[in-house]
Amino acid sequence: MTRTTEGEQAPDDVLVALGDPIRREILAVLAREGGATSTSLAASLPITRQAVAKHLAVLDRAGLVRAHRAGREVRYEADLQPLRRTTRWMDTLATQWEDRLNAIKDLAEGATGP
Amino acid sequence: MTRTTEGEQAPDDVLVALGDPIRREILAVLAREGGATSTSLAASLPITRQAVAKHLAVLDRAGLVRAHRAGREVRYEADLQPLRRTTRWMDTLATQWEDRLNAIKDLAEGATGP
DNA sequence: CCCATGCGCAACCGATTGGTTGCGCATGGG
DNA sequence: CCCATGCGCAACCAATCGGTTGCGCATGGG
Repeated sequence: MTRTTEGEQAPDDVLVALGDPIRREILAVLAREGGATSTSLAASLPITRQAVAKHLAVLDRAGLVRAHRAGREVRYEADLQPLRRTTRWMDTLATQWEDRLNAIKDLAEGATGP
Repeated sequence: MTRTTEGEQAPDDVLVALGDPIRREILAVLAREGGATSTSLAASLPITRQAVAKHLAVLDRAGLVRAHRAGREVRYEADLQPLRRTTRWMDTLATQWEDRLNAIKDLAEGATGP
């Protein structure tokens, strides 16, 4: 463990993947439609199929989508599990840090007198 | 509203800021120590003061730190409020998307017979 | 007072990112 | 069967990122 995360390792890939608005839009479409191909996604986005494919690769590395080959199509579906993990990680971290900051503030008040 | 976020706008800057491990480390130090300067941070990190300053600028744009000038030092403190907002945003989004995916799955099961 | 300390700005650098075009290959429907 | 469709790979491009070095300015403690 790294002392700053207390057992939960930071989900870099998910944060990076979610940092791009077009990747969030792709995830949104995948959730709304229940799945899509790079070609169909490119049709409703302002970028080419190849660019979409690269974004899908990023989302795949983050575990946020999974690809299923169906004939000559490759259908992508959203997997929200890493998102849930990241939410919990972030919540835990925020709480730890807040606790620490509150402890410091209490110490400061005690030192200068209430 | 953008239809995908339902009133909560996506905190791009926070996600991007949190996507970098060294920026998380800086936040961790700030929370642990209650504050620090770019110089003191650089002392405990494998990068130069100027590099730290750039990271602090990113964190500042995300609202995750605030700078206070004290004499010739500039002290940075962590502000976890945007982190909390982002956590809630992410949680809401995950729930919406999960609901949508479950609805789709239910429809599929209904169509092919239970 | 004056100099060490701390900061900001700017230029520069290599690597990565986000996008494009172009091409070749597989595959399944008319 | 064969060709339109869908995908993957590769090269290329500009812009951004993360980092460095170098310099100049303010400031406050000995």
